[in-house]
Amino acid sequence: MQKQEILSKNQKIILDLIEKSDQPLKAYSILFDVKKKGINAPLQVYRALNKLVKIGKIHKIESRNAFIACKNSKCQIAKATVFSICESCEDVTEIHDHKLSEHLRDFKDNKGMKYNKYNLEFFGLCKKCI
Amino acid sequence: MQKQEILSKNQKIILDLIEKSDQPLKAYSILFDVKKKGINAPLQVYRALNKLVKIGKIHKIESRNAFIACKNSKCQIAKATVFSICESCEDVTEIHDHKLSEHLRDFKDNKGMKYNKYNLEFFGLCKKCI
DNA sequence: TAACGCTGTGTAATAATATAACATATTTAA
DNA sequence: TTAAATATGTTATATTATTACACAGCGTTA
Repeated sequence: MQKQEILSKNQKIILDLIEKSDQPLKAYSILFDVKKKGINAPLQVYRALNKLVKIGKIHKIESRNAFIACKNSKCQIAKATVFSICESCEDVTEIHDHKLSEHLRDFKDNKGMKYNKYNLEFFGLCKKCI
Repeated sequence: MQKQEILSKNQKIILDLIEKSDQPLKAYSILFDVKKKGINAPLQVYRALNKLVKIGKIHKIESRNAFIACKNSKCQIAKATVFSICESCEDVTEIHDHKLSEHLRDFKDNKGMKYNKYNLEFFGLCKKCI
C-alpha cells in the first residue's frame, strides 16, 4: 500500500495543468495559465512545483528548467528518472527501462558515496526529426 | 590525433579559472573573479562558457547551473557525462566508469530515437557527510 | 587586394528563472 | 486545545541567461 498524498488547492490546480500536457511546462508559463484560477505570484507556483517534485507526481527536466508529469503510478518518490530529449523539436519522453534502471541502481563508485537519487537525460533526434 | 582547439583570450582566462577549482563554479562568480582581467559583462562569460562546453573542456552541472573542468584529456567533446553530487556539501565529482559508460552508450529505446549525448547526475551523501 | 564568411569582442538592456522575508491561515497530531 | 507542520498570499529581490547592435581580426578566395 502506498501513501496517498492529499494535495492542497494550488498543488491540485498546478498538477492538473501539468498532467494535461504531455510535454514539460515551464514555471512562468504555468503561472500565466493559472492566473485565471487565482494564482498570481511565481512563488505560489514554485512552492507547488517543489512539493509535487518531492512526492514524485512530477519531475523536473534539469537541462530545460521545465516540469513534466510522471506517468508511472508506482513512482511515488522522484529518485530515479530517465528522459530522452529531442534537441530539434524538444520532445521529452520519460524512459522506464528495467535493465538500465538495474545498472543505475546498482552503480557503486569507488569513493564510498551513498546514493539515493539519480537523473539521466539522453539527448538526440527523435524519429520525426532525423 | 585530436584537433587542438586554439582558445581566445577570454576563453583562456575563464578556462584557467575553472581548471584551478576542483569544484563547479557559477557564471556570476566567474564574472566576479575575472573582472580584474577586464571581463566586465555576463555575456562575455557565457560566450566563453558555451564554447568551452562545446569543445569539451568543461561540463555544465545542469542541476546546479555550474561549470566544472573536464579532467579527462580524452574527452574532447562533451557527449557523455556522469557526475556524483553530494547533497550536503555539494561536492561534485566526475565519474568515469567503463561498464556504466558501456551500458549508457548501448542503450536503445523503443521509439527509434537517435542519441548523440547524455548527462547523468547521481545524488547522495559523500563519505564525509554520511 | 578587396570582398566575404567566420569567430570573437564590448556594451547596454532586458528576459527568464528562482528565492527571501513577512504576515497569516489551515490542518494534523500530541 | 495547544503546538507543530504545512499551506497561502504578497512584495520585493536575487540569480541565471539572452537579445540586439556595433565592430575587430583573420583566413580564404576570387
